[in-house]
Amino acid sequence: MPKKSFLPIIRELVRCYQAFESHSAGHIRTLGLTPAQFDIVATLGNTDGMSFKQLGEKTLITKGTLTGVVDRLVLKRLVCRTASPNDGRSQIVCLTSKGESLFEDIFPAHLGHLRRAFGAFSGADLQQTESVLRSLRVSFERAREET
Amino acid sequence: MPKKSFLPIIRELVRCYQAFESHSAGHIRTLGLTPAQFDIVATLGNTDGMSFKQLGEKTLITKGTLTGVVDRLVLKRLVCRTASPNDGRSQIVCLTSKGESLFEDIFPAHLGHLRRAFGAFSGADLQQTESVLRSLRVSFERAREET
DNA sequence: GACTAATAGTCCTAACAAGAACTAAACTGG
DNA sequence: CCAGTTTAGTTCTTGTTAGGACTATTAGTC
Repeated sequence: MPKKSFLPIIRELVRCYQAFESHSAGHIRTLGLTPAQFDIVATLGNTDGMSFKQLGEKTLITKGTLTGVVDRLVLKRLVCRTASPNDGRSQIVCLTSKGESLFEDIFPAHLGHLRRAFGAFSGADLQQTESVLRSLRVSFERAREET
Repeated sequence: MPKKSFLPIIRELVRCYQAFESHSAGHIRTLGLTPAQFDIVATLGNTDGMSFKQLGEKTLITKGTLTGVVDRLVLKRLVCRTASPNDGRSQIVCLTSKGESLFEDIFPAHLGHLRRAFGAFSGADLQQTESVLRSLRVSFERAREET
């Protein structure tokens, strides 16, 4: 019997991610934000703000994209930019009060929406799923570096 | 002890997918295609062509996007459109001979590139990963439908 | 202290992405 | 046969997305 191929895993990973995105994004759009915008708002929630750099690292949005996403959030008056006191190159992005209250409204609601997908998962299932995903991620990251 | 949260799973899923995309897309770009274009070429390889509808279902690219991606592949003379003999609304997309030979060149190369990430996986690991991903996907799909 | 390298963001391009409105062709009940 | 509905693709809009060139600023080195 030949060794099982890795292709079905990739298939499942892509479909799994797509299914998540579809489940999540559908709800986010009803809240008036795009997924990327929600990501930023959720990351800034309960913080004192952070630089573009940090924001990009947390959300996995690349810098070029981030400029545009933050621009649109500024237009919506949900976040504001301020110059960093320490570093003249850097800017701090933080939620406005309007952004704060939006965060407080929609973040719990979205968590509740997401949670619905995990109804049938036991604690052990959650643990196993997380650890399987982690080792898969680490494998991809290592493979990427080695190239 | 509180029940383990599902949030780390989502975090890992997103990072895992991103890591895969980064590993895969980096290689695909060196081959002169975008990920979406590669997806189409790979799907059409070893087939007699298929409709936009089928292509969309297999690649998870929505119809609106598909028109543009196929357009660019037609410009590159890698695929061609022909009217469906059965259905006047439908078009069949298939690889040109140039597309075929590109497929034969790059598909095995890309598989080899992807395989590198799975060096440390045993057959049982592969099996477990696949099944974990599948149940996670099914959960998201079901949650989406129920909404 | 000048030179050089690294870093933080911005701007640009080409492409993808979802969704909604639209056209044309095919089905369906009466 | 035929109005009404569904389906296949295209088109349009808005918003990412990655990546590379560019600017300003900081950091490291001699």
